[in-house]
Amino acid sequence: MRKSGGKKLDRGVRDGEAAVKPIDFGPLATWVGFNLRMAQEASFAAFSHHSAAIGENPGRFATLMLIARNADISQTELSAASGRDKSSLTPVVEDLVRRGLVERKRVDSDRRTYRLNLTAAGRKTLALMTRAARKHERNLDRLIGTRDKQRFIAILKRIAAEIE
Amino acid sequence: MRKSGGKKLDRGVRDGEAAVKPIDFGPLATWVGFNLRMAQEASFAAFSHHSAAIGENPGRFATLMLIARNADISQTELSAASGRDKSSLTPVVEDLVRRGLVERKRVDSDRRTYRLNLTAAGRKTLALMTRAARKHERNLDRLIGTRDKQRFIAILKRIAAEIE
DNA sequence: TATTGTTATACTCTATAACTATA
DNA sequence: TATAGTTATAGAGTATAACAATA
Repeated sequence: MRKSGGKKLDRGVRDGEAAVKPIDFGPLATWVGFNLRMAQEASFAAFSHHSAAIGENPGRFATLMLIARNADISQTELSAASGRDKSSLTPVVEDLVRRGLVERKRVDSDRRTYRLNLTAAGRKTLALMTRAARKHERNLDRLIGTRDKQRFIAILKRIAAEIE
Repeated sequence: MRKSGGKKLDRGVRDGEAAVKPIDFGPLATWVGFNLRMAQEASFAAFSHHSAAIGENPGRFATLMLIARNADISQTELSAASGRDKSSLTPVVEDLVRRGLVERKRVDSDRRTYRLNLTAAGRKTLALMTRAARKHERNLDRLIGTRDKQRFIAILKRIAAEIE
């Protein structure tokens, strides 16, 4: 029940703050889907900010991690693992190779495929991003609370795996 | 410590299923940020599917709801409410007006601004989307469980509001 | 015939900066 | 000078379809 002003928009409530008409979000405010999206956007933006400090794009993080943990992975396997079409991965891998973070080798037994691996520079970048991610995780942990964390993640995993 | 096959990729494990090399997600698997993103993508894709059945775009839903619940809202207010730049909203509003879902009126007291409101068709579409959203929410509820739901949403709201 | 990866192309969503018309 | 909304433009991320090389 927020009220604060007179008949006009409540301007100048506090010094220097822009006037903001209180917005009614209706049922959105209590829906999981909407709040999931808001939380994800905020979390992503925060991690984006941390990544930018390293000169990296947050979208590259999962790709680097998947290549690091799955030596000799092919582009098709990588695209399946990240749930994107292989054609979407072409420019991403190309960018990582161009910047010397990922190495691509033709496979002799099947000359259509590549094997992807991190270079030393790629491992370095991944380490930096991992450190940023851990810091971000600690921030999230504070908001979630240790008591609820495991259950919170379990629910997220259920949603990712089972929502139809 | 998952192992399952011989020397080659385990192909043909079950009839007709594509061979999938088990992927190691490393620390991603246990991080909130990553699981938040996966859950949000899955939830959004599911709602997208429901919206498509109505011939609508899920991205329009929040916009319609905000206009419905905040009569005479201006485009600048709407852009602030949805956390996007006003220039991003121009094509969205234009599309809604063109399709007869939203009505735009010039304001006499300040002829720079518009007042946005839903038309009857807009209200109809919003009602259809709301019904789809409720169904989607019921699916999410099943995965979350009544016991944890309030706490789950509270955490999402905290992340959206406070993550830095 | 089927698969791997690339190319051509297109669509959505977003932003910044410069603009117009009003204030 | 400042604000509301538009336009021009660009970039990221995604997809489908057609293709060349290889299997």
